[in-house]
Amino acid sequence: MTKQYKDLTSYTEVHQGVVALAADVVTFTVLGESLQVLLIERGSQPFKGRWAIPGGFLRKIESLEDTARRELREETGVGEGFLMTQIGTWSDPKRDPRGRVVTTVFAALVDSSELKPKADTDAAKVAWFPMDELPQLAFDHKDILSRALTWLRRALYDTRVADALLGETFTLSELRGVHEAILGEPIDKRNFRKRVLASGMVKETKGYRTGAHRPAQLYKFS
Amino acid sequence: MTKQYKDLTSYTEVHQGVVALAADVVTFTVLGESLQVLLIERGSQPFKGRWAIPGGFLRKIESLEDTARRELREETGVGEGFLMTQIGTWSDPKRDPRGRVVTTVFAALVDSSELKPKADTDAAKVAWFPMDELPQLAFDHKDILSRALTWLRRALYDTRVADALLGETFTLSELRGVHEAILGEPIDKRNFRKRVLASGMVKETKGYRTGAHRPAQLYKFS
DNA sequence: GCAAAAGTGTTTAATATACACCCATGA
DNA sequence: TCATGGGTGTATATTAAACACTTTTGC
Repeated sequence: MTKQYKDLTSYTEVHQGVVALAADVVTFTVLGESLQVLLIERGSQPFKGRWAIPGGFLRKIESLEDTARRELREETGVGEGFLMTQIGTWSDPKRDPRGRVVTTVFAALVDSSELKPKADTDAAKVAWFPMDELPQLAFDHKDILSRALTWLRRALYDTRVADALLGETFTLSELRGVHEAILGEPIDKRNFRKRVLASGMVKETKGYRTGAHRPAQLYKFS
Repeated sequence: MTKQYKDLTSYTEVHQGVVALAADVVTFTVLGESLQVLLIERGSQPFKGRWAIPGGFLRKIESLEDTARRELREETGVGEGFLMTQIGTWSDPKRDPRGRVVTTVFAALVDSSELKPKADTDAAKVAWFPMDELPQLAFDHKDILSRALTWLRRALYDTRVADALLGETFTLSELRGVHEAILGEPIDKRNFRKRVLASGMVKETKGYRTGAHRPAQLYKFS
């Protein structure tokens, strides 16, 4: 890995100029029938007034995963029990007009029932947007969101994806709703039930969700 | 992305200490029946005498993709026509004892017939190793290779993977050999042929490969 | 009793797997 | 002529997809 440099001091001589290393967090949740993503409105230039993926800079003694976790907690108040996965690193020298910013992007999945929609602190507005009604985005964040969505759809069949978006127990309709929101298309009720039960990824509980209509049996991930 | 910092200058005040940004390239090729990876022997501490994934540091006006491409060319002499994909970024603060090195890892696939196994320049030994007979590795490179192999196996059904590992034309046995080398298990000859022809990813040419035995028809990617 | 969501099976199509022998060539 | 890799087909199992009506509850 270090053919040209005997140590990191000689590296700094070659590498003039600041490179800032950031972690951005694409936070997804499913609200009703809609896949939503958390964005913040930029209060200053560049891209003032546009919306951006929340993120922050790497600190000296943390990994990028730590940075992302810390950012997510600051933005959403969500502490544990979420799923966080690295999506990729964006490093185009011109992606940030202020200077060199290399960003590693993470996708986080949070259970909407656990959300305390953080008050808009220090002049930064925070809001959820449906993935199919995104506002004007800052930087290359449109591209990043597109890649994050691709990742999410591919990853759907990992048990943990829907697990992270639902509470401890859930009805099969709720689980199907999560899949539909992510894929953006309807799924046959009977085939879905068959598939998900045959896979063994969920097991039934004794509970029922009562509501306006016929009660639905509750399941949990196994 | 920049809630806490008005500009990158204020970032540098917080972010004391050097963070070096590198791109490492896991270069795969298939030689005969074996999946091979390119490694270099470290000539200095730390991990002197162990083998490492080739890589280099990000330069001021290039992207990490550019860095990786440049490194691959320097190590293998391979210029165009290879496949390069980002695998992930490793950022554990303790992963390099010399200081803070964050590495974005790429996987590259090169056609073994195009290789000019670069002479061991400036005291650095370069060698191909079969993935199932790896030497002692430096840093966290064992983990990185493991993840790269996982990526490669998942990505196999993208046409481009085998495309990058073979020449312009190839026999179906050669194509199957690539799949077997990557998956590490035998594949039924007839089923493979059926599947690959039905998928439309290859089409036949008029050429034949003659050798010691019955000539084999040549195919190319479509 | 009616509106609304829960729950339930069968048929058909597509895809994947297992498996063995003859063919064409160079040496 | 023989050793070697090239080339071929069928039967079975598994998986995916299409599709409509009855049940249970709250109001």
